Amino acid sequence: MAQRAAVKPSYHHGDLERALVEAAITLVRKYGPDHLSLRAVSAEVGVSPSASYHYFQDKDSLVSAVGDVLFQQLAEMQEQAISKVKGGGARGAKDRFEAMGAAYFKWALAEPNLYRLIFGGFCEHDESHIESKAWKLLEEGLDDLVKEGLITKGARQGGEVLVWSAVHGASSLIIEGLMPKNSFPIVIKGVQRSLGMK
Amino acid sequence: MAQRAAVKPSYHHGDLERALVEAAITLVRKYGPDHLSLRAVSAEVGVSPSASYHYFQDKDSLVSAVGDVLFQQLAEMQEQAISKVKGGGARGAKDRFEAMGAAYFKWALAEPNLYRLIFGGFCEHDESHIESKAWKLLEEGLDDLVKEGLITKGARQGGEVLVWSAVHGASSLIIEGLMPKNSFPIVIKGVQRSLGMK
DNA sequence: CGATTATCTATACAGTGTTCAGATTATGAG
DNA sequence: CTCATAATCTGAACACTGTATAGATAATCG
Repeated sequence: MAQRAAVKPSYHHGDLERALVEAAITLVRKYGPDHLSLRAVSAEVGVSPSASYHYFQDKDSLVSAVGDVLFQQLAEMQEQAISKVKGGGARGAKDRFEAMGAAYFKWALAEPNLYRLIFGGFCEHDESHIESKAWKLLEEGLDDLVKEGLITKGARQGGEVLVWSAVHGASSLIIEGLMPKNSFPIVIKGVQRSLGMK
Repeated sequence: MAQRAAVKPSYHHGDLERALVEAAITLVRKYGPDHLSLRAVSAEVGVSPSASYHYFQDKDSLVSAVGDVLFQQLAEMQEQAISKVKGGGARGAKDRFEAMGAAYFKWALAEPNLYRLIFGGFCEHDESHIESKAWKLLEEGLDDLVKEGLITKGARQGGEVLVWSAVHGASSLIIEGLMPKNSFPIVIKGVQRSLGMK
């Protein structure tokens, strides 16, 4: 028979765990977190449905693994957006702060099904929120605003929870069709007023 | 055989549509919006699985009906909380405004699975957000704040989207374990700062 | 009363998560 | 290199799911 070693040489897959997670992501992206089928994931990878049980206790466990990856990806998206902002000083700090929120919102709109998987109760976020990359980015962004004199130390108090709540809430409500898309900049303006910014 | 007319007299149920919705609510409340089974709903009502197809096109259609009911219930919860606030004037307006948000948050924490069903992409909210009861309550609350001189007309601009985003975002993140419970009052304070309240 | 219509049941089919015995292959000790 | 051992994956089976279809039951109205 023809040489097929380059495509799928072996009974053993080699990197099945990662492959399953990636296949699950593409399927969730298409059909939503509900409607995800373990069998479809297995078929996508080209493996038997039972194979996944060597890496994940059950379907929920795979979904949780997917959630961890996506949550990290979202934060990396934000980090990338921040790093693309040019210029320093007060203007830079404000631009980076806005870019962080805009990236979050953009990702949510572009990938509503992945967003729902992360924040819709499908997976358990084991790590404490304080240790998450998203949280640290938020802290750094707010610290920069203080450092550049754009907001006061007092207004910064509890800024993380307000900012994240507003940005996440707006994204979620807009995704579900309960708010018009153009509400987002209004929410951002409101957040900045709350922080006493500029 | 004994008289069972009082319990389940007939082949025909009489009010099956409502019964199905109610049964679905109790099951979603227990096991979450995913893990809802049409067959389990039917069994709960004491009817064949096929029976529901005379009232709902498919499972998603039933879920959407449940979503509509719950969304309405949430707004009624808020309305009830508002009406329980005693006293008028500026103090009353502020108390009602806070009661509205607190009721939303309380319901979300008490019924996370129902909350997820409403806001997690399981059902389609057909009615425009502007026509929803929740939105109207929010408008009235903000109008009252203006009328009582607690916020300015300018600060009121776009207040609905900021308030709802912040309250919903905080509720959602807290439910999913991404924020500590005690963040909620901090978010409310932030919203009031944004509105220039008091 | 009898025919018509609304309502519900029974059965069947394809697809789901999950388990378990066994087949296949990689690994490492001798 | 050889071969036992361990890691990895398959196949078949089970109970369960949503849904379509044909038929049974009962309410309604002429």
